Amino acid sequence: MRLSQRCDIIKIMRMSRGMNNRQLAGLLRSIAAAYEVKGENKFRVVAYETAATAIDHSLTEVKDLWKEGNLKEIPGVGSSIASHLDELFRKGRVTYFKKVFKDLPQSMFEILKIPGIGAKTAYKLALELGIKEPKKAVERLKKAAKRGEIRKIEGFAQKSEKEILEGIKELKGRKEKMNLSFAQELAQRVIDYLSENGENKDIIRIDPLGSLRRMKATLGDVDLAVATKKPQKVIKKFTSFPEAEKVVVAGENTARIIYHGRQIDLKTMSPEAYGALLQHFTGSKQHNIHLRELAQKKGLSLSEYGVKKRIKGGKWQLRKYKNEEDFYKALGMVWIPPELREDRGEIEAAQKDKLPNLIELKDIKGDLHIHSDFPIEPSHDLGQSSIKEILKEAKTLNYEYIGLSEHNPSSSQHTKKQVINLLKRKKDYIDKINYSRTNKLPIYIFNGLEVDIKPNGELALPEEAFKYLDFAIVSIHSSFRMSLNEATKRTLEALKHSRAKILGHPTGRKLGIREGFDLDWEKIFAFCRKNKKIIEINAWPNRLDLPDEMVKDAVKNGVKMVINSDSHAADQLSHIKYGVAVARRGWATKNDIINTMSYNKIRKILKGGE
DNA sequence: GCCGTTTTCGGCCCGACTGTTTTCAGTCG
Repeated sequence: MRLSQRCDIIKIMRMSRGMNNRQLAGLLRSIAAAYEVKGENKFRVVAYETAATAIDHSLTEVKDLWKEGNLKEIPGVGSSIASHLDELFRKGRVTYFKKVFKDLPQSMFEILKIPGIGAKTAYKLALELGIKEPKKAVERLKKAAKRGEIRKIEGFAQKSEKEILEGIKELKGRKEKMNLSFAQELAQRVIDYLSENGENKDIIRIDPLGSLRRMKATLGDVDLAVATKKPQKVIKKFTSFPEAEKVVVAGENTARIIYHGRQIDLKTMSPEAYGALLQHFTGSKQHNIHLRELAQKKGLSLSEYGVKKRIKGGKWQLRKYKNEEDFYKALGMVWIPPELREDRGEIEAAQKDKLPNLIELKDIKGDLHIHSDFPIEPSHDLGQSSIKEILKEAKTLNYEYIGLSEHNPSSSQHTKKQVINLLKRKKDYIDKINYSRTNKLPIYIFNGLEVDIKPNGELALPEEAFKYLDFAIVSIHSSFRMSLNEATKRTLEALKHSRAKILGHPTGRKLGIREGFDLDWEKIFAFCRKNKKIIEINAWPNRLDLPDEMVKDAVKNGVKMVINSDSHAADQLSHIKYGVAVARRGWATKNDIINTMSYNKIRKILKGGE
């Protein structure tokens, strides 16, 4: 991910005034690479990389921070980098950066994108092969490798050529990140194979690691940990996975294979030290760096093996940890749930034992965004399962209630009267089920609807039709390209309707397909809190919308949310777990999420204002 | 170049793996 963000520097400098965070981060990483080649102080190199990462992770556009004079709020951006960025935004160029890039072939930054090639190698290759044109750099390198020209360069040999060719292939076939649900599926298959469904005696424990364990919405690769006394046997079994396309590396305790075109890493550790391994490779990187810095101040050193303490004679003594709880305790803090480990304040909170009591899947008492197959003739996709099938599934999830929220009947193909009749029919049908239910059938059905927000902020449903609903989820499904002000106005206008209780998939993002649209979230959140509107956390695996960092903002702003599956078939109700993961990553507790409430309480919220 | 409940100077996270080397540099996570 890191490398692919590096763009053509000249182009970037030209468009700098409109640069987004990704491009800025790429520019700073290129500076770091240039410094590395020039043998600059390595801490200066690291400083630029740190600043780049911080910008990548920044929730606010750096350009906006600049406008407000708050560039230094970004951790890792000090007075020097801040002044360079200031010049960049003002003049569209940085004299000092130009000087840094001087004498370096532009092409090296293209070659740098190839996995396995770092700054020094890229520079050496560009120079020795006389590659100047950035656009043709990778192609020319490929040809040189094929012709055996690279092995002639000092420090390179036949294997280097092979590695470069493989790297180029990987660069070209580089896939978009995968969704959490897909990654979980891949991981589960490997886990089932390795553990022989729990029968493999060599495996004492097996866990996901990395962003999978942290439940990030999208992931680049899958990491797994195994506690074992026989690492070689486990590694052997792993690298013999029959469905693997390739074994990339196989060491004594770790290995990497390619499966479904995805990198799967395995790390093994003895059970006595498993806690440290789990902690170390769960990350995130930023979280770990922060922890190690803290440890260092206490004279400790952290690694995947445990905590090292300096003893007499300058020697180190290693202390191992079976579990993560003891590891964190040794650092003077309580255990931190993996979903929080992003260095967003969780370490400080853990030191004070002030971590939020995160919502759990078992807290969910219902799902308010389910599309049934009731023939409501919607403007877009109708659900595939009957209400009966949905109720059955809801029961296995121990729900107290569900909300049937199909799309509104299409307004272009129906008269007002027809729309009203359709809603009447649905209400009658639901009333009948609710009315006929005995005390033994405890799931109550709310009669909802997902209503389109038109570009002007009106709702795509005749006013008279609303009285047949318990509540409406209002969502944007069209005209995604609007200015921030227009889109904000549009959304607020829609939320003003007394029956509009929930803002559905608020940013409209589709992972790997389109970015969410920009709204003035401060305004939206303030409106929602004041008017008791609910923001949805849509658990559909390629939406996961609100995004977790915005959930954190919503929590901070006292805005209530609801976690919904947006199911279009009964077996999708279980997707709710991904929404819970998003909520947890956003520091949400049970109190922040309304569908943790009992039926009687949520009823007042949904049907309030009648 | 950044940063500060032992610091405004003097530190700066840790280790595996690989290839090309005879002890290490580069890359990666």
